[in-house]
Amino acid sequence: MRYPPGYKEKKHTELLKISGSLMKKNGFAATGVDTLMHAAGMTSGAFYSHFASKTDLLKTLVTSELTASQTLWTSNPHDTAEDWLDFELERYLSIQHVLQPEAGCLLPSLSAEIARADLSVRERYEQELLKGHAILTQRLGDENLAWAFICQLAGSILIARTLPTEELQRMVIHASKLLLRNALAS
Amino acid sequence: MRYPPGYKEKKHTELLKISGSLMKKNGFAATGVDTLMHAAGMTSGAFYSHFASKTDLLKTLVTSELTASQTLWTSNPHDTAEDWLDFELERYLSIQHVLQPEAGCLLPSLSAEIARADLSVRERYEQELLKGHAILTQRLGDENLAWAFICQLAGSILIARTLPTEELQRMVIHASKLLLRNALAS
DNA sequence: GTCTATAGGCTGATAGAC
DNA sequence: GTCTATCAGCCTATAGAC
Repeated sequence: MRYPPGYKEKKHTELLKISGSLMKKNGFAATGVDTLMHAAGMTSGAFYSHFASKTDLLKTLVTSELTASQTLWTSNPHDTAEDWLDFELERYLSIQHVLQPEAGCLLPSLSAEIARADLSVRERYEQELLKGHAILTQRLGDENLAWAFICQLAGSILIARTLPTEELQRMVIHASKLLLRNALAS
Repeated sequence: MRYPPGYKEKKHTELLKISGSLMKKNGFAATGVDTLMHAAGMTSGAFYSHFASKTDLLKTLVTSELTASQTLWTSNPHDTAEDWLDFELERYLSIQHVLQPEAGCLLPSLSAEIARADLSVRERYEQELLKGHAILTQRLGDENLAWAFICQLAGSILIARTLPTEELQRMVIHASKLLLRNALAS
C-alpha cells in the first residue's frame, strides 16, 4: 500500500496532538504505546516509524507542547503590561484549566515525570522554559518575578487538581490570583 | 516461624518509610510492589498482609507523609509569625529539598499522580491538606494567602527539579522566596 | 508507512507451604 | 507473617509481510 506525500508528517503531527492530550490527562508512565496508537487509529508497531523510543516521544512532546503554550501567550490581544497579564491570569487560573488537563498546560501535568526523565529531556525542557521565562520577563520587567509567576501558576493548577471538590479548587485558584495581582501592584 | 508481638506494626511503619522515599523519588506508578518489598528486605507476597492493594498503600502514604510534614511545621522553634515563616521558607525552599525528593515533601513529587487517583485517595489528601492550610492560616492571618503559599512552595520545588543545572534551580527557589517575603510584607 | 505477530520483561495480585 | 510459585495482563521494542 502506498501513502501520499506528506502523509507521514500529517500523522506525526496528529500523534503529537493525541499523545499530548493522553499523557497530560493520564500521565506519561501510565500511557502505553499501544493505548496511544489505538487512540490514533493505528497499531503499536507503527509508533517506531515516528519515534525512536517512548523517551523520544516525551522529548518531542516537550517542544511541541511548550511551543504551543508560547504561541498562546503571544496571541494575547492586549498591549499594556497590566491588561496582558490580567488576560493570562484569567485564562491560566481558570476552573476549565483545572478540570481539563488534556487541553491545558504541560507544566502542572508532567513536570514531576520530566524531573525524573533523562538529561536530554530536561535540557529540551529547559530550552523551552527559558523562552517562556523571557516572554514573561519582558512583560513583568523582572526576571525573579517571572520565575515566581511560572511556579505559582503551575503549582496552583497542580494543587487544585488534587482536591476532590470544585469549591476548594475555585478557592485555590482565586487565592493564587490575589497573590499574583498583589505582586504586580507592588 | 513465629514473630514477636509488635513485629507487624514495626514492619508496617518501616514499609511506609521506605515506600515514601521510593515513590517520592521515582514516582508512584513507576515503583513496583516487588521493587519496594525487596528494598525492605522482603518479597512481594508479604506486601498484601500489610496493604489491601497498591492504591491502599498510596492512601496510607498520603496520611503518614503529610502528618510528618505537619509535625515538622509544628516543631518550628520560632514564636513570632515573621520568624516562624522565615524559618519555614528557608527549610522548604532549599537546594537540598530540590536535590533530595526522597527526603522531602510529598506535594511536589506526587501531586500529579494523586490528582489522577481514586476519589478515596483525594479525600484523604484533602483532609490532611486542610490541616496544613489551617496551620499556615493561623501564622499568616489570611486563608487566601495560605493557599497561595502552599501552591508557590510546591510549584517552586516541582519546577526547580525539572531544570538540568543547579544554577537555574537556585534562581527559581530564590525568586520564589522573594515573592513570598514580599507578600508577607504587604 | 502500517500491519500482524512476537519477544522478553515487568506489573499487580493470589494460593498454599512453612 | 513471610515465603515461593504462579497467574493473566500489560509494557517497550523488534522482525518481517504487505
